[in-house]
Amino acid sequence: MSDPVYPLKWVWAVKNYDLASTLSTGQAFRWRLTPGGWEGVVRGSWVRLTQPQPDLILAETARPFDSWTWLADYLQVDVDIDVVTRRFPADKHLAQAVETCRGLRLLRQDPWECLASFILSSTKQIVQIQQCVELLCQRLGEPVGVTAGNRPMHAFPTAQRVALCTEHELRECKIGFRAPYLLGAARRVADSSIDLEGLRKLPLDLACNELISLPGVGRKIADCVLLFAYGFPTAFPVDVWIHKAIQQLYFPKRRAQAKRLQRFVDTYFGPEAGYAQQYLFHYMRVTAGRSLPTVHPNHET
DNA sequence: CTCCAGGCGCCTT
DNA sequence: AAGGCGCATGGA
Repeated sequence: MSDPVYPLKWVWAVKNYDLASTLSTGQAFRWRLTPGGWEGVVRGSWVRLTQPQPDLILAETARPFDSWTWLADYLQVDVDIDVVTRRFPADKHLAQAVETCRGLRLLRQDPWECLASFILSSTKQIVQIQQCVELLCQRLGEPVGVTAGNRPMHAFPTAQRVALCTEHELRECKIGFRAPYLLGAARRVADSSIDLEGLRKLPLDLACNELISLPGVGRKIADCVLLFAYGFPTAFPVDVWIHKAIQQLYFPKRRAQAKRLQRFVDTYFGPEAGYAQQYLFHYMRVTAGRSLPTVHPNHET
């Protein structure tokens, strides 16, 4: 047998990249830690990622690729995180967050998968979101090739596929009252009444308004998609954790009204506000002591 | 057993 | 404009 023409493995040299925290902090929901590494599906392809040493990220796929830019883009391996964090406002809270969460990155996800996942996220814990997303993929996603001995996996279902479902079918994925929201959003995407690719060319506020026009999408979920999928650098999702962080760290004396708090985050954090948000979010969660990823056995769920 | 979770939509003031 | 409430489901 001869070697494949194109490689099944690829490696990047990285600096200040913490793969584990990046994949497990609730920006993407399909990564699972197995004894062999982090397994997930990116752009319809199965991937296993490991970080054998701090300055290397190793990728393994089930089929060969002649170009790996799709994965380099997803992982944002070319971002110099020190340049990013140096543009944060110089305050002790952010400095502490950067110190505590060194190597945390933002991914660059598929817009539909990101949008649909965060529509499912409201009043759910991250573990539950992961379970619902996985169920959705198993029931509606196309099977993807995996390497021998690994459990079968499915792509994230397309908007077109979700749009064909009944609300009842979606509720069987345990998404509860979010089912009509997901279905409505999928139909808007499937019938082209919203153009997710077209949002890349819009200014932030217009893209935000487009997303908010979808059912089940408010300011917070829109900002998540703008940051995690489109890479708008100043999108700043304000969820309960961030709200608590801003309140405690920046308004310790008095209770900040929602309007004032929104104005603060829109002006204070500067050109890399999105990264600042991610550092504060993760910092709050690790100091509150919850989100430690656990090894998942490499067979039945 | 209760409580609450990376919110949103709708209904009151 | 701003605040309260219900919504499914299942961890903690």
